[in-house]
Amino acid sequence: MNTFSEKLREKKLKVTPQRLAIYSYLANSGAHPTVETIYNDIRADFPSMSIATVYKTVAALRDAGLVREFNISEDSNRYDAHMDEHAHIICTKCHCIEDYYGSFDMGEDICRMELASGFSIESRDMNFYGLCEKCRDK
Amino acid sequence: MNTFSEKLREKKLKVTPQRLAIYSYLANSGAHPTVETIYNDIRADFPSMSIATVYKTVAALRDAGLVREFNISEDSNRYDAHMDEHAHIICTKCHCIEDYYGSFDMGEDICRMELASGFSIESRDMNFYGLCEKCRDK
DNA sequence: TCCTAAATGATAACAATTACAATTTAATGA
DNA sequence: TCATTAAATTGTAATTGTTATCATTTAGGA
Repeated sequence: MNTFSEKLREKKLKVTPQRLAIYSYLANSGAHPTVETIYNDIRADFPSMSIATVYKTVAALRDAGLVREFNISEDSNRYDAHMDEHAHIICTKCHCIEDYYGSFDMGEDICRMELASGFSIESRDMNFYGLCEKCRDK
Repeated sequence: MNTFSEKLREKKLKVTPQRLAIYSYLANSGAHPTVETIYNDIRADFPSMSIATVYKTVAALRDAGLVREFNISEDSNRYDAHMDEHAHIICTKCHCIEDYYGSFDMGEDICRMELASGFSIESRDMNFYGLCEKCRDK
């Protein structure tokens, strides 16, 4: 129940070289790449792969809960295989994205929000915007 | 410096009937509409308006800081003229969006994050996902 | 090894958005 | 008030990101 292949089987998804390559690429990347980027970077090792496969794979993995899909008001979606809850910090100048795994002390606030809204909250996306160190120094 | 027209002038944007209509529609809507929806709803009162104008207007207003653009992993962007900081609560079943204006007690957490990341945080997007009251009752 | 459903690859179709060029209009100042 | 000019609007074409289609290939089980 631990390896990626096992997780695929658990979800009744076949284990294919393409899926392994895409997931491995995502898992080793901290860059939150787009489909285009994934495709270009994997092409070298995998010249036969179609970009359609990349689209279908990230969608399948997203539906299986193995990757996270998000969009920061850009043209295309970004993907992230790091599923522990974490926030994204996005530079408004160079558009780099940094992960932040620290916790936020907002349990009570969420209770209040659930009470006020009638929703039962299951997950959240937290995106922070500002200038990264490099851009600020310029 | 208070009315929408004054804000436009301040940003060196011309005051046009189309801009007034689109902003007024957004300001009076709690629905976080897409360009398509804005266009369709305004068409009745404004048959000559082009959808290209709606696209350009929301982009101009977004750049001027008068509306907020966001995307919740759907096909098209959504727009919101309510600029006070607030969170969005999104139903994972019916995809309705509710605003939450309550505050979150995370000042210290953000300081810690700025320290750890080197970013200077200026704004944030908080999206919560769950089931709305209606969908949960079914 | 064979069988079958699922996955892949190539490409066409589609939908959201942007670019373009001609026309109209808001704002400025004489 | 009118003329001027830069900006905005329109309608449409082009572009881009994504999905659908379908023929071919392949993974996984019998």
